[in-house]
Amino acid sequence: MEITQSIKEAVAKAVSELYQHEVQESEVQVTPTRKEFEGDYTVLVFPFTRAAKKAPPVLAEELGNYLTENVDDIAGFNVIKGFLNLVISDAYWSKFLLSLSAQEDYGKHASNGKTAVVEYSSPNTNKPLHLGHVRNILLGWSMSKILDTAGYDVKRVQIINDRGVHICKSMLAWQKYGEGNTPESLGKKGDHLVGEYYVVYNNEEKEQRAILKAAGDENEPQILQEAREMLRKWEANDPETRKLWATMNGWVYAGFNETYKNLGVSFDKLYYESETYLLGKDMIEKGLEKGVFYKEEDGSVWTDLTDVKLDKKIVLRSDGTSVYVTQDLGTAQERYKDFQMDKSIYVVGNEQDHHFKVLFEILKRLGESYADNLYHLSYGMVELPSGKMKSREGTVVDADDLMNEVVVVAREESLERGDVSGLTVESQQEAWRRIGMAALKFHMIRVTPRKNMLFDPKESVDIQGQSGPFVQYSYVRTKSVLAKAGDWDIDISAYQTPQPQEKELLTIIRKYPDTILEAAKNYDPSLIANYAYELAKSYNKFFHDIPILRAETEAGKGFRLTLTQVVGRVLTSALGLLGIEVPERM
RNA sequence: GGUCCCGUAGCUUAACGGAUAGAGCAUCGGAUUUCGGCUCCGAAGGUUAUAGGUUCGAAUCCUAUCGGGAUCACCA
Repeated sequence: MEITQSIKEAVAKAVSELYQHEVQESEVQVTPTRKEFEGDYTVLVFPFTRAAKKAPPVLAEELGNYLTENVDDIAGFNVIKGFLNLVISDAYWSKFLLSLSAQEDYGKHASNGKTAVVEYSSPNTNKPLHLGHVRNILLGWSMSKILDTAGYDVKRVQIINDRGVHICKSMLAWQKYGEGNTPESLGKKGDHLVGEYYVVYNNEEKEQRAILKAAGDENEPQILQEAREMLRKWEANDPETRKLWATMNGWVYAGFNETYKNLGVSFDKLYYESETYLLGKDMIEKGLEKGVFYKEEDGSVWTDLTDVKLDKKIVLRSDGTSVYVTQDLGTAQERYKDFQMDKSIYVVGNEQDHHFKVLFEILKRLGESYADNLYHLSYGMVELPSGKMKSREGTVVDADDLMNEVVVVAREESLERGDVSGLTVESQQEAWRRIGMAALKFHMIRVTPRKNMLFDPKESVDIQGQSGPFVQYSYVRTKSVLAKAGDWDIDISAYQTPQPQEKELLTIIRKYPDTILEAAKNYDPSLIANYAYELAKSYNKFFHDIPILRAETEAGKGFRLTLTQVVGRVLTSALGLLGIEVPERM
């Protein structure tokens, strides 16, 4: 059995037998012993002092004796204050390594029979994707991979905001000033083209507004009235408007798909707001009957959430049309019909914290069965060294530009100091792409989602230190060593002198499955990024300090090669959870 | 104004309520006739915003204060 599990069970049993007090295994805290102390694993005895009625050091001593006698691989112990440091037998490590090497998909948890839906990206179709979307997309994709590896059946979805007056604005500008230009005629990505006309519209509106203001005219700008008129036509199914709308959205989707492909992400189902914006109204009826909502004199429908500090919220306008939450009520229900998921995760920025609190609260009051299984994976804003991104001021970082840039830098660095000799031109380019994307992805995922993050373009392409390429480099090293070793078939059980560096590596590797579960439970991909870095760092030290191919004994060589192989596998897997691919050389 | 989130080294950041707060960048100084130097080792750098409280133990929990951000639309 796996060592920390054995320790936990034994401690629980010991407390029960020695002090007649029942404790759950899960209450026993076992952590790797800190480097400055002797031992491999540490048990915290503080939680049991009350039950045992003993001082921590005495209790630790008694538990230490019990564990040494009753658990096979515990060779000894020492006590420092209330910390019981256990020394694991030398024989344990090669046994453990052997069991690891037998598991090709180490870290992958068996199916738990549950379905999880992850919604992410969910852009508007009037402008290209930018840095903020990149954080969203990377978090969403990584979260979906983590849940998948933790045993869920994962569905990836997004809801595309493809209607509304903002969409009409770029349509209108293209109609007026587009001169029939298309992505093909200009050789431009469709989302960028449409985004440009959105800017054209905004400039025009601003100009008209200034003229009106100067003349003391309080009317709305002409062009805004035209945009509103276009939306009315769209809603009335005017064929010409619908056709233009379909065409321009088509351009945008083609552009988005290219960006998604470059980011290495995909979706199982797309929801379009144009098809869902009328949903949710039936739920209003139900809510009125249940007393969740009430009607004002003007016919508008509200819900009063002041008892949970969420104020009052309108859910149906006086003209009977629905608002944002109403649609989301409907889409939540729609999604449940589609997937009967056990868990639903919305990856959306923290500016919508309030909205999701309201949404979840209403669903709960409506008595929806899935209401308790919804989670808003809220993430902080991405800031630039120059300040905030503002689309109106042109300080946005475009997603496509960013990806290009990062690959260019990777190539430059690689040509300067890397080793891609022996690769075909295509393989070189592929390697550079993987390295550049690794730098970008790792840099964005390593920060705890909840926090605002500073995105420094210079640091995002860093290949040293706490970076994606650093981890990739460790992987490439494992490949290189294994290639040099050729075929080997060595019995490693005779290796009984594990070095501290080897034990440390194995201790870190042992944490991998737990780390995945923790990341899934906390909805936090940054845990995986930090884990991957820790493992890579530890392998680099091992590699530096200890000869592998020139090991003192044959068993030692086999042990270290096996260890190298396992490290390579875990690094590949962990990076995979971040959406990062490993290169063969770099 | 109400509500929510954040505040850790010069900068970017980590730490299930657990030992002397851990890394990276930048700075300074070292290591290679041996498996890939995009590596490794070391130095310096911290009153965890401030003041109280809770307890065996607090960056973490509670209260207040100060900073920063978000949000509180018959927009989405």
